[in-house]
Amino acid sequence: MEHIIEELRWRGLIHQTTDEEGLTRLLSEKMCTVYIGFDPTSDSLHVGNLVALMVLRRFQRAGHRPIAVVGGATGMIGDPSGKSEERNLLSPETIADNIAGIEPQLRRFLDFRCGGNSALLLNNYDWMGKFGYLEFLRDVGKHFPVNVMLAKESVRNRLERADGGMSYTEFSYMLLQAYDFVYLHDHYDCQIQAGGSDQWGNITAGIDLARRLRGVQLYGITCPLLTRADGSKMGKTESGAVWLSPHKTSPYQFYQYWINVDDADVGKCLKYLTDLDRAQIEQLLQEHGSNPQQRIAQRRLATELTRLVHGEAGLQIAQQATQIFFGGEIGQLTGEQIEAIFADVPSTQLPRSLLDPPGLPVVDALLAVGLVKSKSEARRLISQGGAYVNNRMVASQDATLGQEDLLAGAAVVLRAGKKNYALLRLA
RNA sequence: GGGGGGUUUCCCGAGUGGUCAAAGGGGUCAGACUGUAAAUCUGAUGGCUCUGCCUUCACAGGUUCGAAUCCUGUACCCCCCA
Repeated sequence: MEHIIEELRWRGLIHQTTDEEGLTRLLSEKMCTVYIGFDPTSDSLHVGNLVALMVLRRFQRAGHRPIAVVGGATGMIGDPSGKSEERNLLSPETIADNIAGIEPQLRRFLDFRCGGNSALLLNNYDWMGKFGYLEFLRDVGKHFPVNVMLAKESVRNRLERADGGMSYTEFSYMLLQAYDFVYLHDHYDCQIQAGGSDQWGNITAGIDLARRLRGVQLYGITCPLLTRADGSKMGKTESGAVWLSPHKTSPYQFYQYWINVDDADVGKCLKYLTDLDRAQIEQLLQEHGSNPQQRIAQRRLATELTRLVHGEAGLQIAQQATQIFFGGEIGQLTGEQIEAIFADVPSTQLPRSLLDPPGLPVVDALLAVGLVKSKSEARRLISQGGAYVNNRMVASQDATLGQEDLLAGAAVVLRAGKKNYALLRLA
């Protein structure tokens, strides 16, 4: 087994470490406990969190114990790191809901039942919540020189902005996260904190605090952000972030996001985000390079990640949907499969009796599901060869739908152009 | 307060009595090409009970066989003079 640090290094996952030599030694001496915090700012994690999730997973696979901390307490304050403006406070109820959404997602990446290095899932509200303000100021605040805090990038950036400034609340955020590290050290023997590169300031604050309070040496490691070759952040589409929750981003959309990753970025994604080892990735990239149009690397990336995030069943649906949405025959699908595959597609319900002879004109059906704005537009579409029923081109403007067009006895798939789908349910 | 110019279909913009559902461009949609990319090319782009019919050119009224185009009034916008 390769040393975890070497592994992370070849994958490009090390942005900075506080003491690489010491860290490497520590990690080879014994089972270590590593923690990463996750902000409950939404009810789902997103693609931007994947790097951190995979880093924890890698630590666990290398025999160490991962702790995922959800920020029930810190989320109430708001981490100013990387944010250009003061954030709105989330209500305690929202945070509780968000944590409930995030927890099961974290569980997919880590093993919670594997003996000594089983993962832990903790909520920092459990220890921060009962801290009194005066105690906190005396026990924690006293150890933070304001001049050092002011020098932190997360603070400085904000203060330098013309429209800048930040509240005392956000200013004190780093004390909370710093204390988390100390707490985890005290109670779980946690010596390492990992995080995105924007967490450097918060991590080092924790290390400093531990040194002052306990006289111990803790370690920090940050990972690069997942960016594209052009420098933009990954995980964003025109329609917003790519989420891990199937309710916010369907398995199909998730799968497609990775299929569409640029050639220039696919190697990095494989290294950052999959369990594939070095030999596998290198071979994959080589195969891909000699035959890029097949998108071998992207397919594998999408497969690995969709399976990890949505499970085998989610992957199946995503792949079936891909086949269908890219011209494949809509074969014998069950009603359930149709529901899952067309989950993203707008649907309209009409009475089933419309399919009785003489049938429902396709023109009317296209209008009813909203694929066209008028019947004229529908006729135009058909005459240009852009209208499809169950993925078969509609040949005539006079075509009608009958009972025989029903899929699984319940629905008809209509399509305008290459990728505009709508589901017509007949009940 | 006086004088002049303007308001066109999703946007810009032509059109000054019939050949106008209205040039051209943009956008959008479809097709071809392609690696589910970009670019390019082709076609379409008010509605309908569609070889025809109906409704659109700021709004209301009028002239005329016939108006986006002429006249009157109303609203809004721009410019010049005081």
